[in-house]
Amino acid sequence: MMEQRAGGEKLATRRRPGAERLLEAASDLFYREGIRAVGVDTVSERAGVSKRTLYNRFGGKDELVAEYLRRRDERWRAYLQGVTERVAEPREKLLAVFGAYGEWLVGEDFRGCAFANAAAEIPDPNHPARIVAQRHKEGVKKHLAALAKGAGFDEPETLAERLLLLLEGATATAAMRRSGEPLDVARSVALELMEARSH
Amino acid sequence: MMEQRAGGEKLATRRRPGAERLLEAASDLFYREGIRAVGVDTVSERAGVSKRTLYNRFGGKDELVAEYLRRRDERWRAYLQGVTERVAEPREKLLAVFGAYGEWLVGEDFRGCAFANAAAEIPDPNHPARIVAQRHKEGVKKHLAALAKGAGFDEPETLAERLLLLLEGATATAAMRRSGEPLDVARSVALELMEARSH
DNA sequence: TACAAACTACACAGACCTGTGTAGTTTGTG
DNA sequence: CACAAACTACACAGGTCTGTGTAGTTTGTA
Repeated sequence: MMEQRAGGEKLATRRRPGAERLLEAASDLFYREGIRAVGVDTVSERAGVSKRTLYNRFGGKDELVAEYLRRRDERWRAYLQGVTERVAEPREKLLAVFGAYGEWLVGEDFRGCAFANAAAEIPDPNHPARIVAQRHKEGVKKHLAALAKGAGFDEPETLAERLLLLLEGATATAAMRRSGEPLDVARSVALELMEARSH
Repeated sequence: MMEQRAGGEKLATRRRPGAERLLEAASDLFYREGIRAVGVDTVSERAGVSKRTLYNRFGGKDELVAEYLRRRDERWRAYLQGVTERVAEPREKLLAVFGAYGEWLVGEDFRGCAFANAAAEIPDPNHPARIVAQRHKEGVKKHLAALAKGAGFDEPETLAERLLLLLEGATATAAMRRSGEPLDVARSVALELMEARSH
């Protein structure tokens, strides 16, 4: 048996343990096609891993979905961290966040915010994926608040809340009309808000 | 046959033709539980109408979904129209839009923006429902632009675009964390934007 | 009363879904 | 080499989904 165990190609992919490959496949499929639209058979097949392994590693689809979002959250936060660290001027750091979102949502494969999409697809607010989604937004907001504080703004929390709203609005609108323009609008409003507080 | 054709209760509901009852059931179910999560059997059963009628009237689920959104679009636009008409002061009309959204998203049965949710659930941007969703947002924006123009703002289109962004951000955020607070944030930013242009 | 349109119940096709049970195979490590 | 952990293939249960085919019934109207 084991009909595909000979080729050298398999040796390369085989090195990555099953869970890793499953998460990669799930990430791509869930984001592009939707969570409900993709079955566990499709995920495991794409990962080149048996469905049994998926269930042994993740327990079920719900947890796989939550893991997919957890990983996406981690990566986005790390990316944002890197981007803002590379900018010296404190106020520019905040604008760099808008730059990061801007690059993301003009991409070919942009399909809206994965966390918002998950919330839209999953009505149950106690679903593990919903909780990850909520945490993600809180995380971004905290990052914004830290940057706002670093830039010396009064009431950095308030500014962060407002900037987050702009990012959310731009992301949702960009997803709706498949355009990068909403982010320019958001950025210009952000600039106006910041300037109004520059004293 | 016709096991439930005797009671007077049926006579009352029977009066409404099938398509109407189907749309009502679809509206409620699709919004609350999600489009993919609800099957045509469930819709027709809830409507008290045979599945065959659903297919004879709408051709298929896709068109039923599009109709569901078309009707929601119509009703929301009419509601917004009514709300803003009842306000005399031109500038207050714009704020009344925020008031309307505010009342909506603090409701018990709020489950996010039906159009954004549909876009999240349906990856195909050419799906009839996606086109309805896009048109809906354009319609709201046009309404905002008309109000902004009526209030005498320079560049009413630009202001409308910005206000729409705020509404979208507030709706998305409210759906994520199940709270009405984001709309207050959006409203206060809107006010700030308008005051900055009051000259 | 005749007739057409709208509706009904119901069975079915064919596909998909999540999840489990099982027996056997590969693989890394002591 | 021995052994445990991780993996495999595969069949299956029990459900769901969209959509169709059909024969018969109700209902409003001419």
